Amino acid sequence: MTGQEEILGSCPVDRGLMRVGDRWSILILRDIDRGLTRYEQLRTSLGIAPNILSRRLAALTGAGLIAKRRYSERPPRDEYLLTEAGSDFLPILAAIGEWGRKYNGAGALTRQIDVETGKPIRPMVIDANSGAPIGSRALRFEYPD
Amino acid sequence: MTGQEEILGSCPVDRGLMRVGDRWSILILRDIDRGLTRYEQLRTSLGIAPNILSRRLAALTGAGLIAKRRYSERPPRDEYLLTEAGSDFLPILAAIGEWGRKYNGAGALTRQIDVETGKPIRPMVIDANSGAPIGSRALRFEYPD
DNA sequence: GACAGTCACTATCATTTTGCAAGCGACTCG
DNA sequence: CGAGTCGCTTGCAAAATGATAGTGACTGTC
Repeated sequence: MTGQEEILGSCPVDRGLMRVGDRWSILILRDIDRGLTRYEQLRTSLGIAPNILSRRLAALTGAGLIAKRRYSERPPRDEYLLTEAGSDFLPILAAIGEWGRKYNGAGALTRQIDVETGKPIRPMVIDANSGAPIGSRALRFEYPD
Repeated sequence: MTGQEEILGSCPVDRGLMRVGDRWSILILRDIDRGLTRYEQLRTSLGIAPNILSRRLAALTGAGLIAKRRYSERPPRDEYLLTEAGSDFLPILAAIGEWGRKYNGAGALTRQIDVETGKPIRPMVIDANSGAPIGSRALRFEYPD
């Protein structure tokens, strides 16, 4: 996956996965969100090979999820920050994490705490129209054409 | 990714991705949800090579997201159905789809319609504790140890 | 009962992607 | 000047993926 061209189907899930459909990309987004924005931080945190990290960062940049920003001119140093599209993906990470906790949650796990209430969050996907959790009501697929 | 052993970290996102962290797996779940439960249906719908499909199905089965069920003894025919863990992953698919629609949504796309209201769903991740959308409030990471 | 056809695969092999290890350029600090 | 850090690139081996062909268990049809 170069993060570039691909034949576009009519499935929005596919469209989403085109841009973040691999494991490293998602873990990179997670780490950037945790504040690990620099190359070396990402590399050591993820234990990823440098060439792979470079490629993933380039792909994510090309896909518009992250952007490179120079935070120091001398010495020249860059960091990677989430774009709006990248930030918008974070709730999905939270949902994946919740699922991982439920089905593979042995041992102590990292949590995200709501700063205001001090309580751990419990991410859940709902339909903004009905307010009902996705999965609780019957759905039907509607195809274009 | 064999879907089998891997060193467990403390990150629930990682735990989740261990089991579904590749593109085909996710698209397979989507298709099974759409009712394409049989090998040939999946193969033609996805345009995936048969060996790859077999491997993915085995991995998803091993990871407990789908289960093989014989729906005909003679001729011997199997289908793949979502387990509870697999069904529980579907809301995440919906969220990914919504993101894909927003950021890569050119052209006509498939939608999911709430059968009861007849309106397209708008998936959104909220914190079940506060009711607030994830992303709208400050969060802090809490690490074990 | 021989023969084409479907379904659900497996086997083989080329291509692609991933990953390890080493190195490199631009600097800073001592 | 020399060692050290950061942010990479290059070269090569290993692993995963994908195209193609083939196989076994049937069914349904002359």
